[in-house]
Amino acid sequence: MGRRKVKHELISNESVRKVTFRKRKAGLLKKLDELATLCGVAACAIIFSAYDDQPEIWPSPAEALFAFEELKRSPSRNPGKYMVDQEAFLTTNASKLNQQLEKQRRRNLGFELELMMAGCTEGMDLHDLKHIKNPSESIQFLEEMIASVTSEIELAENENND
Amino acid sequence: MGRRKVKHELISNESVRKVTFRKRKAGLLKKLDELATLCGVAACAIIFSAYDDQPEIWPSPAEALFAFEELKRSPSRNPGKYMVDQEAFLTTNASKLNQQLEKQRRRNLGFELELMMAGCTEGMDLHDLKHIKNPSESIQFLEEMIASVTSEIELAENENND
DNA sequence: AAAACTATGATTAGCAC
DNA sequence: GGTGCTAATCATAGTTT
Repeated sequence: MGRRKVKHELISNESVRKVTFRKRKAGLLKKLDELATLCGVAACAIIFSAYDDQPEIWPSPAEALFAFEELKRSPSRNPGKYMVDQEAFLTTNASKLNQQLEKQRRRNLGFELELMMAGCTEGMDLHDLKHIKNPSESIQFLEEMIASVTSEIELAENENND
Repeated sequence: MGRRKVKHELISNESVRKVTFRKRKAGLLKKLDELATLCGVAACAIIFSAYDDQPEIWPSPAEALFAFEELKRSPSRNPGKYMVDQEAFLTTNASKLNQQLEKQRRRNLGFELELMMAGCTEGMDLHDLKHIKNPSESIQFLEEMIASVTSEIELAENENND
């Protein structure tokens, strides 16, 4: 999409590759934001690279959760604006989605493995599953996050009722 | 990128929104594929919508894992071609990434919650954490997947050595 | 080596079927 | 409802600062 057509293969020149990465990453995240906003869907992307010292995660887990709660509650906050539309979107296929929960959780577990592989490029044995068998510490973090998000939601609701 | 400029907000017309979603989702996944290939990075996207009965996950967890192993091994399979480049990429920041593993696992756990929220839009209580506290079934699936991927890798190596 | 520019290829909004 | 088209906008490869 520039002065020339580019072959679908690793860019050999390192500095060109780095510049291309920054440009395209920004473009991709913009597109993802547009897709989520225009179409009212939840979307997430994670990009690992040696160029960034942190993996790029969009949006952050906490933001994603809060945004999702926002979307679920938005009809009552913006009366008249897309109300029917939003409610129709949210109730469609709800039971079907419930049935798919287990399938999704399996995929996610596979995804967790992918995360770990990316994080442990050199040092990790493919057969070593000790890390994912003991998620108890993370549960505490999760509960804290939920408490934080919940209080934010309650705060917003109280403001609305005043 | 069309006949008109579009406002950054939910598309109110449902059929237009659906068409836009399909078009843009395809475009986004293509971009993600290009970013991963051109820049040699691991990237992943997940998109939830009522339009697809399954969440769109790119690439699949198994493919992602295998692709990562491929990348790690590619220097010896493609002698001379980007060898130094690839190895430099893979060894850079390896220890830093290792230190970040726990942080990544926390983020991922948050992400798992997001998955569940998306799957249980209507029925799930925000405080109900029973599901994520019992991941034992998924572990079995994970081990099966790893065994499958490992055998594929070994097969490929044996073919190389013959 | 990062930021700005710009020519050009890629994406897609609205329409036609 | 989907698929295909094409005008119009967008993203970005190569270039310049």
